[in-house]
Amino acid sequence: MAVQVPLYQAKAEFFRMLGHPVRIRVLELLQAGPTPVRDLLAAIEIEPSSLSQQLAVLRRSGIVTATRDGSTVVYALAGVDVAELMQAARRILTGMLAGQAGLLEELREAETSVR
Amino acid sequence: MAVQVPLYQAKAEFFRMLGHPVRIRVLELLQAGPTPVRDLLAAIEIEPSSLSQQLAVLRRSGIVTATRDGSTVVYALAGVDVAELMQAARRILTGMLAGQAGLLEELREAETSVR
DNA sequence: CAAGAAATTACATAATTCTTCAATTGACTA
DNA sequence: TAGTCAATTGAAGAATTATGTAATTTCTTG
Repeated sequence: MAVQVPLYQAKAEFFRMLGHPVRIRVLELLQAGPTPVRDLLAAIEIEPSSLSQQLAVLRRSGIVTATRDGSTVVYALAGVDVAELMQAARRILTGMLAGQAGLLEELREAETSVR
Repeated sequence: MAVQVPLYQAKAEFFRMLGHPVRIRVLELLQAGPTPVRDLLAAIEIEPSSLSQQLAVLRRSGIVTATRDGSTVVYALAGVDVAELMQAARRILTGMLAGQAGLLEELREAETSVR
């Protein structure tokens, strides 16, 4: 029944789903708990329709759920612990940026020593 | 000097960089240690030039390094621990897939009970 | 019911990213 | 040096994704 998708492809799709600044911010905001669209909109400066588009991407991927409460819609993480992932990403990023800073320094030294 | 990029945008770029099956496979292969392009090419079924394109993406992002050794080029992780990240991703993915399986089951039940 | 707010959808356009083929570079060897 | 293998680069077209405007849907309230 289940269409067999190679794990590396599922992973790639998952990471691609994360690959947008607005989607990242939404996931970070949702870590504080279920949040109505109105609040997301207030926290992220963006057109309502653009936010909806990005929320739709998150919804389709299954990482968040949306429930209607009267005239507002509340989003929440779909019982998933995103914190760990974001931590890992931050660690790697800072490591990489440090590496690049080191490289920059090397380049600067090279420049000053050559000219 | 350093152009200030919001963290959430850096994260988004980082995840986008991961969002391709070939790039995921390369990173997974490199976890076993530095690997010549030839071996990557043997492990991943793909045109050499396509692999090069994806390797270039990884290089530009700074997550891998390439060093030439004679006529072969060897790639390696740029001193970064990717394992942790992949683990986190796998955990979340399995959680999400389990959730979707649960949903599928619900749908099936609903279907059989309605018709 | 009419008007208005909250959120989503439709759709067109712009921008990115993928893929493939041809050309190129660097290194080795007959 | 000519030829060849390994790998990369360039560039064009296809495909996917993002963005903004307008139209819709769903609910609430006078």
